Parts: sequence; structure tokens; C-alpha cells
Amino acid sequence: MDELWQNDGNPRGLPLKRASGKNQMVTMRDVAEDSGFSPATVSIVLNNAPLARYIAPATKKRIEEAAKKLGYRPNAMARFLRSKRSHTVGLVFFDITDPFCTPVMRGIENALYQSSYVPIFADAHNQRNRFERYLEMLLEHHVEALIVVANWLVVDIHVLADLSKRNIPAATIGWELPGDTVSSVMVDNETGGRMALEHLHQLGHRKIAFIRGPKMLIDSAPRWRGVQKFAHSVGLEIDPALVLQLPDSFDPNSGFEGGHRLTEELLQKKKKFTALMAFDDLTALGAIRALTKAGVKVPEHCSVTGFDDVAMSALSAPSLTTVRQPLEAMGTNAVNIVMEGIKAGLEKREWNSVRQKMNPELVIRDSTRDVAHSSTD
Amino acid sequence: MDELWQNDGNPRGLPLKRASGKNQMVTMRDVAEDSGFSPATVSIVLNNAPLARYIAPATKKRIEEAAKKLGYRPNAMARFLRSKRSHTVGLVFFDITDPFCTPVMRGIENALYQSSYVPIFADAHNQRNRFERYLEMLLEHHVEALIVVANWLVVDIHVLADLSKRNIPAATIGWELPGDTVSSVMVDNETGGRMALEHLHQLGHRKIAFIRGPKMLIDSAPRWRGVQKFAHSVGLEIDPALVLQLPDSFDPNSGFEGGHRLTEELLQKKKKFTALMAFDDLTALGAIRALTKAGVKVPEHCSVTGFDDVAMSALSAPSLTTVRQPLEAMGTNAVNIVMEGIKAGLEKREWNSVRQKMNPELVIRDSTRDVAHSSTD
DNA sequence: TGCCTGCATTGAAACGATTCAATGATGCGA
DNA sequence: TCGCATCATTGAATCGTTTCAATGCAGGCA
Repeated sequence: MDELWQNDGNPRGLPLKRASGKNQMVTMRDVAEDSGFSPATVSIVLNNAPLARYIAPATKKRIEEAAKKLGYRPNAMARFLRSKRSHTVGLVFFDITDPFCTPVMRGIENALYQSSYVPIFADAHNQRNRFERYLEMLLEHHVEALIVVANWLVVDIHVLADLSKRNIPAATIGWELPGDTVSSVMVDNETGGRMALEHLHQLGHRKIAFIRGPKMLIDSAPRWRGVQKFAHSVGLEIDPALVLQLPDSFDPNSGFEGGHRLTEELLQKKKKFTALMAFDDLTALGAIRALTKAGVKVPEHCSVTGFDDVAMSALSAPSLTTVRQPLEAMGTNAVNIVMEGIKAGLEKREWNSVRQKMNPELVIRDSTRDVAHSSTD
Repeated sequence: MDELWQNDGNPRGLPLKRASGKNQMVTMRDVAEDSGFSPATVSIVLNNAPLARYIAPATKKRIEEAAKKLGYRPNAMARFLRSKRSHTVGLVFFDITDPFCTPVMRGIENALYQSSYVPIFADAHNQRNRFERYLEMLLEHHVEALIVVANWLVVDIHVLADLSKRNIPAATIGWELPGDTVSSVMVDNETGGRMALEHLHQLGHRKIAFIRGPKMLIDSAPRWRGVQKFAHSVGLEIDPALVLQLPDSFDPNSGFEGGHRLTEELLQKKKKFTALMAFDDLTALGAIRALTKAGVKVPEHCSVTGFDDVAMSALSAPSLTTVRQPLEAMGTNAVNIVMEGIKAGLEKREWNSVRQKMNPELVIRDSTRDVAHSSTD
């Protein structure tokens, strides 16, 4: 079975050191005794501290061998206590159930792994209390930085102000806070909104229905702004009767339901439209379901676009044309930002928070089609 | 906006203690000085240690007030160093990309939260080296227990043997190891396999195609066994020409592709079947896509079943009839198991690992239908 | 020879909490 | 009044590392 494993470059992996004794932990003291040097020297060698440049090569070798032989593993807690570095980052999700979160998590995890940091994971379940309780726990564990993934969340600013007071760099993904203490990484929603509409317009669609995002989501307004600006720039008229808005909701998967219901409403109006631009992918999937049920074929009779490009969108039938958020990259960037902050803190430099807007990307799949080929109904 | 927050019972949440000074951490010593008692007493009071029963109520009160006033927050690292308890659990996923993982994670996170434990998150990306490196890191952080979520993974047994040597209880979800050092929580695959087929059989289907799981997955064999046993018990004949098997793969989302391709193969054989039982949901979705593309309507011409009940299954069109794994409960149970182990370790009791099989549940949706109503082709 | 410099190593003091044995203080029975 | 529990509190050691100041030792230079 061995050859079935994927490989990340290091063919056999690190040999997992085996504790030589039974249950006891191997401490630095043990290494010191075994190698015949003092704990101080061992520490210097094993960490390659500045003082290590004075240590005789032979000594280094003996110590390293002893460490490997005994299966020494540094005690992260003890180390922290002295050095103030926990090598730990807090990772708070507003609701892990949102398919938006998985790729972001991938990106974050991967970037942290590169820096040998370890994430402490928290899921707020959309509950403010839980969020605050977790923050408390993360502070107790002395995370060196904090990353919050949310696309909506109301938090007193002072809660996060605590962080900056303690000099803990923080970044949010998919959401931003007033003030400049907390960094943020977001997709450029306005551009994304424009892209979707531009695509439909290029396909020749003129009668377009819209399902806007809920008011509480920070993404909703700029996306709509992108739509309006583009429509204005090409002289496209938006029929207010064809514009509906999702209600506020706490369930990240409610978009499906909402899209379904609102599309039914649209259909009842008996106003013709050849394309529908949905707020996000889930909404689009709900819309497609409603259209299909009503006998309106997608994309033959009606084109539909989503937003986000969650995993599901490639698998649905028809597969969904959507505006992709570079979720994994957003995670990576957030990590890089806070890592910069940590480094600055160590070197006692000043450091300014960052607001990053990432470019979305149009992904064309099967749910949109040239209006010329659309049959009229 | 305040009222938009969902509530978890504690209406205003814990008041977030504000550090009173600027940047300095508030230590136990500070609380001691402020309240006029010794650090020892403070520790005893704040932890409600056994000795606390001797402490005068007035003292307790003064100390607690001082702690709150100063915004004292215990230092988890320092505490660990003495008490050996990190209040941390390692959480390793073989591949977070698998939709299987999200609900499991929810369950685990929630259960840990109840016990005030904090998870350290790791994603192995299907790579053995990564898995081992993470294990190393988790051990350095002295996690008190380990939970591994995988539905396949080849690991030398000695890697996890290290854990039991150090008395770290471990549990796996969706996967099990030989030997009895590691606990496991799995769905009862055999029963699940039977359920799916029984459902199709009850609907009157007799010509049934099967897409079996890849050999490398531990789930594949027992599911198939359930199928065979049921078929035998009711005298249903399984046509070998209608049985295909997914190839081994590392990509948890490859099932869709695989299901799609194998279904095309099935269709080319020109052998009639009125139902298709797929290994899991993704495979089923791929199959449905292929059927639809070939003009075979689901469920009108062909019923399809999946397995797992991942989030997507309820949203696909048609929604998928499937065998549900109680993923969240599986996460919860795994946590309870290792918590038992931790407790046993503290009390120096013996403790035996547990192998749990959970009952699956048939979820009937729109992708299956009575054969009587199926039009023949 | 005496002194200084650079090299190699180490002693010992933190870091912030926990915990056990020890210390006063009090009350009570003899 | 003494001795002895019981109660209330605390001093001091300890956990495993890191880090700074200190030490001993060569060799080189005056």
C-alpha cells in the first residue's frame, strides 16, 4: 500500500522519534546529561541561537546526536513561558457550515504550516457569546495572532481592540471592521458584480432579473453597486420589478431556500426575463431549482449566474457560471499579513494594518448561454 | 443590529475583561497583591482546588473581585507546565476538502467546547509526511488527546503506538486501525449498504446497477457485503455486468468524475437497469449527470441512491436519496471517548479503547421512485 | 610576566502557575 | 493551662526552557 501515498518531496518523511524510556518525557536536561554538556549549551545548539556561533562544531554534533538518540522533543509550553512565543494562531470561523469556509481554511492552514505555526480552531456558530468566549480562550492560550473568517458578524469594536492593546495582530477574511486596527482581506465585490452582469450582457441578455444579497451582509451593497455602474455605463435598463432581495438570515445555507422562493415570486409576475443574476452560488442553485421545476430550462430558456464558486457549483447540473473568489489565496494572504505583524512585534517596529481587495475571476460553465440560442417562451 | 444575533442562552455573553494596564499581562501575582493574599491562595480560590473548602468565603469574594477588576486571565502555558494539562486536543484531517469532514468537525468542535478544550487543527492533505510532521507538532504542543478524521490513510502502526506509550488517548473517525490501542467511530457500513438496496428493492427495482467503492477505502467492502447479503436473502440476482468499481484515488472529490465515467460505461453496455446504487453521494451525483446527459431522466427512468448525505445532496437537482451517516454525532462521540480516556489517565485508571459502529439512516428524497411509475425505454 | 581579547561553556535567574508541607490561629475538651 | 484537632493561609519548590552575565582558558602582544 505504501506506494499509494502521495509524496510531498521528502520521500520517507521525518522519522518519528520514539521515546526511549517508557512513559517519561525526554527533557533537555536528559540530553544535557547524555551528551555531557549543560542545558544552556543544549538549548543554544538546538535552537541555533546567536551564541551558537561560539560553540565548537564537535559539541554541536554530540548534542544533536544525543537529542536524536533520546527522541528529544522540546516542550512548547515551557518554551513559551520563557520566550513568550506560543507558535500558535487563533482561527475563528463565524460558521463553518458555510461552504465558503473550507477553501479559506485550506489556504490558512497551508500558509501556517509553512511557518511552523499551528492553528487553534474555533467556530462561533453565528453566536456572539460563543465568539467572545472563544476569544477569551484564545487569549488564554496566548495565540500570537488572530484570523477571523466571517462574511457578516457584529462585534463590539472594543472586543478586538483588546487585541491591539496586547499587540496581537488580527486579520479578517470576507469582512471588515471600521477603524484601522484590524487588517482585512476581501474580494473586490464591485468588480465581481460588474463581471457577472457584463458576461450576461455580452451574451446578449437585456431582460435580466436580480436577486440581491441580504442587507446584513457586507458583500451585498458593493456587488449591487458594480451592477448598477455597469448597467449605467452601457445604457442597460434595470427593471425594478425584476429586482428582489434576500432576507437577512443566520443560516449560511439559507440562500438556497431564499433563491428558490424568490425565483418563484419572479415567475409569478409573468414578466419575461432571459437571465438571472443571483447573489451567490447557493442562491443561484435555488433559483435554478425553481426555474427547472416551473419548466424553464437552464440555460436554454434562462441563463443564471452565481458568485463565490463554492465546490458545489462545478458539480451541479447544469454546472454554474459564477464569479470566483480566490478563497484559498485569501487565506494565504491573511496569514502573510499577520505574520508580518508578528515579525514587526518581535523587532519592536511599528506596523500598520492592511486592507486587501482581491480580484475575482469569471468562471464560465453551463448555466449561461448566448441569448440568440435561447428559445423564447 | 444587536437583536440579529442568535442567542445561546447567556443573553449578554461573558463580559470581555479589559486589560486595565496598557500592554502588560495581568498575572496571578498582581491579583494576589491587589487582594492582599498570597499567590497560593489566589490559585486555590480561582481553580476551586480541593483546598478551597478551607478558604473563608470573604477571602474568596475579595480574590474573585480583584481578579475580575484587573481582568486577570490565567496563562495557559504556565499552568500547563506545572499541571501537565494543556486543555488542548489535536484534530487531524486526512483531507479537509472532503465534504464528509465539515459536519464531523462541527460535532467535534462543539463537544470540545462544552468541555472547555480547544482543538489544534491539522490537515494532512493526503500526504503521509505531512501527517507525521503534524503529529510531531501536536506532540510538542502536548495535546491531551488526538482525533483523526480519515476514510482512508495508511500509517505505520508505530506512529500511533507512540501515542499510547505517552498515554495520549486517540480516536479515529471513519477509519480504523488494527490493534486495540486506538479507538474508532464508524458508521455501520454493512447495514447502510443493505438499507440502500432494500429501499430500491421495495420500490420494485430488480435490474439494479452498482458502482462499488475503491478498494483502498475501508468502507467499500462492508457496504458491498451488506448489498450481497440482502440480495441473497430476498433472492435478488445481481448481474455482474452491471457492477463496476471506482478506481483508487487520492482526491476526495474524484468520486464525481468516477461516477460520471463509470455510468457512461454502463450505458454503453446497452443492458437495461432501472436503478443505480452508487458508492457515495459524489459518485451518485456524477452518475446522475451522466444519465441526464444521455437522456435518461432521474428518477423517471432510473432511480439513483448515494451514501453519506453530504450537504450537497439535499441541494442537487433532483435531490438525492441517500444513506445518511450521523457525521456530527460521530464527531461528538469521538470526543466523548477520548475525554473518557483523559479522565482515566488523570485518575490513573486502566482504560480500554472503544470501537463504535453508528447506525446509518435512510433519507428518501427525489432521486428514487417506484418502478411502477418508471417509464420503460 | 602580566594583561587583554576572543572563544567555549555554564550557573542561575527568570517565566507564571500549582501544590504540598508547614505555619499560625482558633476553639475545645480534659 | 495544656494539648490537640480543625481551619485558614502561605513559603517555597517545581515544571522545562531560554538567556544573560560570568567563568575559565588559550594565545598574542607589550
